[in-house]
Amino acid sequence: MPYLWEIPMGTRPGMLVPAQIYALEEMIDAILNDNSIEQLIHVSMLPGIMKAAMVMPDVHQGYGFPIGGIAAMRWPDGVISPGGIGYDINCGVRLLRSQLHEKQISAQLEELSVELYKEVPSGIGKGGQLTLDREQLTQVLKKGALWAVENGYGDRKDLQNIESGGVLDFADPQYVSEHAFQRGFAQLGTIGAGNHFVEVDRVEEIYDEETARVFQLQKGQIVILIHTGSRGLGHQVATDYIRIMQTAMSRYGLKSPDRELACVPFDSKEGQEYYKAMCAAANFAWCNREVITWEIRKAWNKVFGENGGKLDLLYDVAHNIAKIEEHHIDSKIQKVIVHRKGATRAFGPGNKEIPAHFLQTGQPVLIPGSMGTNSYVLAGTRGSEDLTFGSCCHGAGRRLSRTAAKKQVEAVQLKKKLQDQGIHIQSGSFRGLAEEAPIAYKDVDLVVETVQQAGIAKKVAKLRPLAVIKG
DNA sequence: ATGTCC
Repeated sequence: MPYLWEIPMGTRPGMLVPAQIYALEEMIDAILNDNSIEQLIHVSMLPGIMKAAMVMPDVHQGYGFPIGGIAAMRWPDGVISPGGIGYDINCGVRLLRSQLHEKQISAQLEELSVELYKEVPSGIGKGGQLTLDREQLTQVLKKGALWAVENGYGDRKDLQNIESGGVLDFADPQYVSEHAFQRGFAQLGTIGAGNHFVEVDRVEEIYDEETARVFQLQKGQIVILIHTGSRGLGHQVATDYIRIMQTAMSRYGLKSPDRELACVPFDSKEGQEYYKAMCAAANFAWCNREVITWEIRKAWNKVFGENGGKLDLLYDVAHNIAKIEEHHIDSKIQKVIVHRKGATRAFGPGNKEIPAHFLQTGQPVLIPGSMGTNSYVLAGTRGSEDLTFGSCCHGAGRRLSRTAAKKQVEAVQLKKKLQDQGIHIQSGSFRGLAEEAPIAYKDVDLVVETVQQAGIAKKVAKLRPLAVIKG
């Protein structure tokens, strides 16, 4: 079955590389239904882009650049574009592995959801359990997840199971605006709203026994999935630098086909300042997911006490970020600025950037489904390094806009329907529920099937939701 | 995604 479609370079004036769409044929109609392929063609025109502009099967329209998009620019003179990273800098996913089986928690599942909802603050604009002062937030921006560990809100063992160790050293808080600081002081340890969640899952199916053994996953086991990012702080960094680049780009002789797709050369003053601020926001997000993990462990211990065992971190991935990486291009190793917007790094066996204990299997790749549908644990492959700059999909991918979803979905009925399927929903907003209804998303099973067939990731386990905590 | 418009 075909899974890769290419729009040749000459199709439109200004294209510097071909545009590639990874999707099974039955997904194509939905993909052509919004503006995402037009946006992909715009990306193929960005100065310094290498090989191809790519989208994953979960692609949908985003701000300037499609969500589910990947673009690698020549280092150091190719462009960096905040639209290619997204407003939620280092939005990402982490998976905590419990030592309990579903039958050991089923009687207390509702109690657990309530405790998780109490312990992990959620909702738009909501503050958290900690309020940082300026010096503390500056340290969070520099140190990422390590700050949580050093201050009693994390576990040192977690650090080796976070992409990039949970910190980007290029971060420099002096390029994060006062406004962004103000939005960040009270938001550490909060999940936010939209599609962000904490989810209790059961391991439903194992596809690859050997990899599952290394990942320490088995059928029936309870795991917890966390999906959130850098909250208002990262959003403000993106807003600030999109505005700066919109006026700066003409000074570098750059013209964009879309005002939303602002960019500047990576090695320019504005490019360097944005990158340092982006790394700081990414560090905030990794610290945020570490503090949320601490909150979840508190709730877990409260409910299960001594019988609860430990919640270990399998892995933490970023899916809205730019990374400086080396890749094989035109049969030589070249340094590139890889933009992943709604795309997950999926490095394969033997890659030196992943933890040693995953060297034989490839890194864990975490793919959340929509609310009430399955999620997946995949493993990265060498195929992704050959084809997609070591990247794959990030989730189900929106099919309907938030507005369209609200028109079609009645939240009270939706909640009841999910309850009937055995899924507890703990949410502060009915409107948010309607926007995140499964009908608003593509079929995650098809998304995962595509990346598996394309050889850019392989299936390890399927997860089924039992309880969802969201804003 | 987001104090969903300074």
